Amino acid sequence: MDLPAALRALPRDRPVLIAGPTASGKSALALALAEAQGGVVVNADALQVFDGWRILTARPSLLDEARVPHALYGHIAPDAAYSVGEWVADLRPLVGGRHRPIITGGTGLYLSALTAGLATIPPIPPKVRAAADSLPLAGLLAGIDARTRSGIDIRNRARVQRAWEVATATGRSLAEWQDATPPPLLPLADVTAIVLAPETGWLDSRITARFDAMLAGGVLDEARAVLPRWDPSHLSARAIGATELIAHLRGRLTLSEARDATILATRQYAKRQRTWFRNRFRDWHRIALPPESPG
RNA sequence: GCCCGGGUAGCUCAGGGGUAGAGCAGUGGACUGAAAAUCCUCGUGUCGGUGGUUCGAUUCCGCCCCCGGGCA
Repeated sequence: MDLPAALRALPRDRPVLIAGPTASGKSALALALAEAQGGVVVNADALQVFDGWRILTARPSLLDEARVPHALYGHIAPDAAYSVGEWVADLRPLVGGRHRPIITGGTGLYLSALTAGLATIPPIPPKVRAAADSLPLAGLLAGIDARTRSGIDIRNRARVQRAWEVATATGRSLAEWQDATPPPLLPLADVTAIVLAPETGWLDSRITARFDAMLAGGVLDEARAVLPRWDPSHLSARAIGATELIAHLRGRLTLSEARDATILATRQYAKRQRTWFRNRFRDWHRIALPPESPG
């Protein structure tokens, strides 16, 4: 792909961050940039870190990976746990290394943790997680201090449970941990931060076309390979379309139904991404898509 | 052609003489370790058309149009 004019004159020594909703063309842009200027393409996507659903999660192809160095793609086993904290830790050695990192992905939380910092909270022991899983919302709320509670959406179980787990596992409140957040690994001022801003209808078409290309490219074979060890509780099972494709292989959905459901879920995901980027990445350099055709 | 159902929000449908809701879709938003996750907000649309009854019709009646199904 051609490099947008605005990017040709980028300083070559600074790390680059490329955000954008799913199917907006981040990977292709990162690849083009790495080929033009050098650098290592680093994944900032919560699902592409897992081995297994390579086609479904739209990871760069083997061919792409042969052209320029790539990092943090598929380096986690499909049944393993993972989190933002581990991702930031995995990324640390790549910053200031031989190759300038071109960090690209659609997980807003990951990119925000990078540029805004992340509290250094220790991992939650499985026992605490299990205890939390079995508590009702009210029970979790009862174990959270007032200050933390006022800072989270108490109707959102995921938020409440996280706060409870941190308090229970560490003896220190989530709010206190966050007060002690260290400086970010890559402050916005030290990077070139780009966010792709595609027009919705254009992106929707690309989402559909991309899933059809996945079907043509063997995503059903990929699903068949996963089927024997399929476990919906694995984080890697959250790849959009995984549940749908497995359901199809088990005869619970027609291929057409699985396709429609996957495309719909992908559009909804893209909308959430747009909201995050629009409101949290205001200071990033925006590239509107599709590009205006010359002439 | 006749008989029965239906025609209400983008879709599927509920409702019913005082100008209308639900689910889904969509929108906007939140989000510091499960984030491709999780959660919150937002519902005016010639109630198919047209005449009539009525203080008032989307609701009742007539006719017409369209979509199912049945009978010929």
